[in-house]
Amino acid sequence: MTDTELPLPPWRRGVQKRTRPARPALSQAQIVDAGLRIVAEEGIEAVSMRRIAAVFGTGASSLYAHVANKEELLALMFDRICGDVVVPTPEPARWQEQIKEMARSGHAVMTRHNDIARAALATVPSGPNALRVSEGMLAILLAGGVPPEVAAWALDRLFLYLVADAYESSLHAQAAAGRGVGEAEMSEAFRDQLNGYFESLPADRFPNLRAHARAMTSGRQDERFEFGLDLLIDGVARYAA
Amino acid sequence: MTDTELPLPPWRRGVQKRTRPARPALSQAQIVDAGLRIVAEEGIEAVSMRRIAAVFGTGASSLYAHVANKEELLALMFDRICGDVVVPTPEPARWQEQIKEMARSGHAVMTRHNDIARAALATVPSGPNALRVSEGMLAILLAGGVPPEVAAWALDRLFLYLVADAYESSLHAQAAAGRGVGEAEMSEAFRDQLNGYFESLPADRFPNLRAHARAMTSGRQDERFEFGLDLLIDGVARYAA
DNA sequence: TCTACTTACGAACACCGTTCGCGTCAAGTA
DNA sequence: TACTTGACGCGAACGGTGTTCGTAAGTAGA
Repeated sequence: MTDTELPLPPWRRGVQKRTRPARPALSQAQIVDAGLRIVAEEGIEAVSMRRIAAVFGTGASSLYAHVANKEELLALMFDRICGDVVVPTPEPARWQEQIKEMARSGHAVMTRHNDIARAALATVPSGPNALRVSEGMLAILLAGGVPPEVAAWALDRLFLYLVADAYESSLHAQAAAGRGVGEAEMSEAFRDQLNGYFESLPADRFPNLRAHARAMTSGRQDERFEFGLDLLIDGVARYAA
Repeated sequence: MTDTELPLPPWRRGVQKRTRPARPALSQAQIVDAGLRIVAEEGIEAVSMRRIAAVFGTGASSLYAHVANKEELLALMFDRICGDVVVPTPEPARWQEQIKEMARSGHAVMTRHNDIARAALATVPSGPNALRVSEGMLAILLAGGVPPEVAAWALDRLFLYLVADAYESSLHAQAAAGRGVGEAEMSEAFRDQLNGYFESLPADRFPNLRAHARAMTSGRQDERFEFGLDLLIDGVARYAA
């Protein structure tokens, strides 16, 4: 939650500070909070300037004094939740586990906020909190003996994987909620449906999908996430000193 | 491009076929083509029902006779381009290289169609062509001696990685095009900018990002894709017989 | 020729992001 | 204390979006 002044990324113009605030009824922080509440409750699609403004009983145009545009607002929202990611101090001996912990923490933070991950896919995360997370992961990788060039790229790939899976997960969760059903039962029902579909495929053209329908649909989302995480980190570990 | 009748996935209602077509001026195939042309030229954001209908000199409502809604249309568009992915016949000895070839082919197909990957992130790919790709990849993995449970999950993770990276790549390409600049020069300019930003960070809080700014921003997008692909497939290979 | 049925499509509904211009009100100055 | 200034608040409007509905139109079969 530490976000003392950092230099603004040069490709984001931000909103020029007024010299004197007239009436501080609205603030950027409040707007970001309201946006996060909406995204958590109704999903990223429900986040609109009008919807947020309605929370404060005003019109959409009032927000543009505190936020350049919607894209920047989404970036601010994403950076805010990055503040919730736990960043441990590096312990070289267990760097792999630490990286996994951070990945899980980041994943959890994102899924807790519904499908906000989509906002992260559309941006280069460069806010203060996102940088804190990047710095932390990089430190762990380097402490583990991973060469800097490899660590930098691994960071990039891990982030991509993290965000993509979080987004996919949130879509599944949303589909469940849309049917007014808990996620566990939902994935159960959907699994059966998908399973039946695979097994109904013509055997001549889809022998393998048919034969291994069970395997294709097995496992929970978080188990699959962990599986992919293992693949990536095992791969990175091969480069470690 | 083979798409003889498959059973419709049970969770997609589709549009119920009329018994007799009156005047076949419009067809689903034409609509999908028009959508693909627009997405390739102007990006997924530009794809709207009205925009597609305008190609045929009609209104948006005319499309709903051939397509259930926009979501289905996007899914159909994605499946169409899956038909362009090259699916080799398995050669067990070089299964890793074959998987990479398919991944590269899929990645190329998606980036060639701009940011259509976003449509794939929002759906479980289940069209005939997507299934053909899945079947092909699964066949290669199994031929390479990867256990079915691992192969099925690896397929899932590879697909996620593929699509996510293609989406990210397209966004970068789009940012370049938006500035009326070739992608190569753009990434060059952006790299310098990002590099400068990392180096301008306060050294006390971001020592590693600062010290390794060069590594953080090095490499082309396709090189990073390849790097992540290697990580994943090396990981999978550890499970192979 | 008449009827039944399916498609085409304009209009409308309820949204969206963003801009513009006007009214308001707090702070600085005389 | 009175006046001036200027940033903020915000209603209205612009040009979009996905989707639905009712109706017009046109073809196939009787």
